[in-house]
Amino acid sequence: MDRVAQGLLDGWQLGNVLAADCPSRGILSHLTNRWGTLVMVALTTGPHRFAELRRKVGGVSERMLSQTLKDLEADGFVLRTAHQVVPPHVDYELTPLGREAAAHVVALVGWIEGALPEIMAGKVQLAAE
Amino acid sequence: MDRVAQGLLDGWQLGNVLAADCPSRGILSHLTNRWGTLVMVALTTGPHRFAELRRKVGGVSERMLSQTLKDLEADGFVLRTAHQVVPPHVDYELTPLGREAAAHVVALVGWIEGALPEIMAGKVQLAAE
DNA sequence: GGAAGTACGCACAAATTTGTTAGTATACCG
DNA sequence: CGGTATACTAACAAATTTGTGCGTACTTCC
Repeated sequence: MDRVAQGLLDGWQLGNVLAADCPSRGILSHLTNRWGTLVMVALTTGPHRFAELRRKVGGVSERMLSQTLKDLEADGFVLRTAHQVVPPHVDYELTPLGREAAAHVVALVGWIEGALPEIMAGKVQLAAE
Repeated sequence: MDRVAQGLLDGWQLGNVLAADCPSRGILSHLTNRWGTLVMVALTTGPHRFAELRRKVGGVSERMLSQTLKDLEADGFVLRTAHQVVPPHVDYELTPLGREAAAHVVALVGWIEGALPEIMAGKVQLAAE
């Protein structure tokens, strides 16, 4: 946990995200909506082309992928490079800012995967009650 | 970043979340949907009652809050304690597992708030192009 | 020569999420 | 005695997200 996160816990600027009209809400939603998170994770391993990303992230439609990438690009997390050739060739990669964001996202996702056995075990407990 | 997250980056179990049918997807969505994230953040400061939580998390409706809490409870992140009195009195708090999850969520949210100036600055850059 | 691949945008439909309203039993406050 | 608060749920409506073709302008592979 970094200084800012600690500050959050201490109450510093706490009202921020919890306030309905804070701009963080928008950024947060791009990073945490159905595909944003997965795309960030996928991009941590380096630049990817559109179709490559689509294959890697199981279940995204082309439409959702392009929309997600557009949002992440607008937030400055993803850099889009279009080589002017035909057929089209476009590369997507994380910006330095994007790599910072991705680190946190990956940490969360990684923790979930690691804790999955424990979480699932807890679920059967709850169900048995 | 913990060992599991690093393993993720190294490709260990990488197909997991990116696979459409991985159970992590469900857990992830509870932690990263519109209200789940905010509720986790709000609960890091200790136990809260329903109405208290509703006031703290700007914009949640009662329906969404109770649904969100139910999901988080089912995942084993939140403990619900109902005191059998009337009028009702119910307390919600993070479980140990929930505190681990919340730490990652808070780290992400905290980073966003801290990086907000930089993110917004980047946006005007992009818009000017 | 036909099929498939590329990186999307558009229009429309379906699915999912979210909000709104009303209702519960009772206690406390003025 | 009337209003407010508590912690919800069910029913229904609205909004938002997501998916599904279809088209593009060309190239490479078979």
